[in-house]
Amino acid sequence: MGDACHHHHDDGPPSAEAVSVSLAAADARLTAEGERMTPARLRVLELLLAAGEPVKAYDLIARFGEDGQPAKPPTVYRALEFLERKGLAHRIASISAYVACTEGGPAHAAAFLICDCCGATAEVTAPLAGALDRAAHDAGYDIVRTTVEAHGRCPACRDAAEAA
Amino acid sequence: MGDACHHHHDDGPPSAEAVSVSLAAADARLTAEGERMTPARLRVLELLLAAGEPVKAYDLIARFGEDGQPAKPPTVYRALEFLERKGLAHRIASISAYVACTEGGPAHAAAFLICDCCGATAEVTAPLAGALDRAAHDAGYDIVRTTVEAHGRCPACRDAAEAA
DNA sequence: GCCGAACTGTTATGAGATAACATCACAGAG
DNA sequence: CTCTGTGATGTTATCTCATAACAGTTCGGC
Ligand SMILES: [Zn+2]
Ligand SMILES: [Zn+2]
Ligand SMILES: [Zn+2]
Ligand SMILES: [Zn+2]
Repeated sequence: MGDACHHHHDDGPPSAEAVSVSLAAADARLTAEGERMTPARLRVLELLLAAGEPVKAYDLIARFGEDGQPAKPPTVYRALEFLERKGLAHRIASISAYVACTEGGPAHAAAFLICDCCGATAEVTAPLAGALDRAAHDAGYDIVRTTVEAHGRCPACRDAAEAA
Repeated sequence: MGDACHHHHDDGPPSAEAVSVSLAAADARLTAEGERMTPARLRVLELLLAAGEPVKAYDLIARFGEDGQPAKPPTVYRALEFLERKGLAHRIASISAYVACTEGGPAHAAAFLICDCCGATAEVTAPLAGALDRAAHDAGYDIVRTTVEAHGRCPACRDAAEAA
């Protein structure tokens, strides 16, 4: 996923158990809300959780079938739309990728720190909601949703670059 | 460009003279800096300035030739890359569109307020660099560039909605 | 004039996303 | 229990967005 250096000093993708737990929790929560957590939706969420980092839609499509059979694009895009609507996943527009939400809870404003070197991302809770809302109010805009994505280098890649 | 209502209560695209003036200023500035403001780059900037709102790349491609002849995609994408690098234009990732910079000056962090109804956008000068940089620093990230895009309704569309 | 770097032209293709329509599952009404 | 409407899926095709690759050109510096 990186372009300059391609370290994969992952904090490690989550363990299978951790994925199961998150998946079950999401399933329980949304089912309780009267939503239908269908197999396709669960599968896409499972793939996102297991990746632990942003994933391209067509990678999800390729990995969808347990047996290696790809899904049809609309299957995955529909699931992503649902997950995003429910706050379980986010689209990262600047890299056209999708990531499981690490904050849980219902739909919310999110901001991302993205390493251009290794692809690692960190979701941070809207650090600029205040400033942005103020700017929007001054301009007379009503804001519904925000895209906040900061690109740069994660700590590991920064250290690796300094060492060189 | 809107999807719900498609008002085009433009603040009016800039007058031809205003476009010429901006274009000449950009030309003079970059030429003074030793950059090559070639016909293709000037033409794309002219189209962006004349639009006065975000434009899709393939719309630029279609409008490129004075006589209605479209350009080849790389021609326009290369010009856009140059203009963005020089701070004369911005890519708005959440809508895959490009817009002339309204702040002038060299490359800079920008933030946008985007009306989902009519497509109007306002570029606001990052009052957010502070908050975001702080969050990034806390997480150990070095930030190089940011994407900040707020979606909602412009004043005109909000008023129109309230009247209904 | 020669050279290298930057820019352009052109062809082709890769990557991302959605339209359209038929079909299916399911909960609530009658 | 069956009808019925809404939401979810399956499937095909297509559309939009963006770039790879390579040949040819321009232009300033030597
Ligand atoms: Zn989140
Ligand atoms: Zn990194
Ligand atoms: Zn700007
Ligand atoms: Zn509007």
